[in-house]
Amino acid sequence: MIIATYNVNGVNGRLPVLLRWLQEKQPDVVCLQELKAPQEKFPEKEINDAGYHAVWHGQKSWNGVAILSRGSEPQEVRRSLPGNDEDDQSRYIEAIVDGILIGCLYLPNGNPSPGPKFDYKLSWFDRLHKHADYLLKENVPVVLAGDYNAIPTGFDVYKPERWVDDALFRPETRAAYKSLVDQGWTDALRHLYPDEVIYTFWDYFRKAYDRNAGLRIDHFLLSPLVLERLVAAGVDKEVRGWEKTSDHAPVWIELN
DNA sequence: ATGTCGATACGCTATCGA
Repeated sequence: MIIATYNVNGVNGRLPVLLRWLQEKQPDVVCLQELKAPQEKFPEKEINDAGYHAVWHGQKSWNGVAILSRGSEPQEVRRSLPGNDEDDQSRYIEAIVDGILIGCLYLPNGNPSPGPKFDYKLSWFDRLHKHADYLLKENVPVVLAGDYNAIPTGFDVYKPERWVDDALFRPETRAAYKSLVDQGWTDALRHLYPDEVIYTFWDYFRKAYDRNAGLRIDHFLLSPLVLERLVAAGVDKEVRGWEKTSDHAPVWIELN
């Protein structure tokens, strides 16, 4: 079983790339972020025609998350993160697929920092902590996948000294990511490849992909019952080199 | 400081967020 996460940066503008990748990869479950489409403009028909059921939470212009499944229909559990009824940004959706609870998240970018956007990021992280802790205590198989907008360590960015003041790498962000993992989660890619340089995002600016000037910000956090099924993981890096592509590449795990 | 995308609107050019 292959579960993937892909920040598409506009699901409609990215549709040809997304459909090509789905066809080639045939993942069983896909978490999408940055749909940049209102609820009614999600390309449901094209996704269905590609063989996938979908649940999604759209938003005009920005954000938006979805969970696709090739076999059974995803059973939606929630479409927002608990803890703030006034938060209307579409950044979290949760569904059960084949007995695994899938949380698809798009954590706030947080730039410029410091400032209100960074405060929002940290408060969102705090809500994620609480919800993730609740999920762990349920003792069910859980996958928290998505764009965390967090560079875990200096090893996960091509030139850490250039990112020290960025919201993706500030000490508060790294500390929030670490304390989340320390609840009892496993960062799947780092677990399987402790010594490899792994990137999932390359800026559109300055030929970042050609220079491999990347960041690792799209992550899979696994609960213990999923970890014991983990057999492989990777980044479909070549997709980042396609025409009209996203600035993120798809990331995946394989479970037995 | 720069650069490049996608989506949007008092829409063919500019702005915002990333």
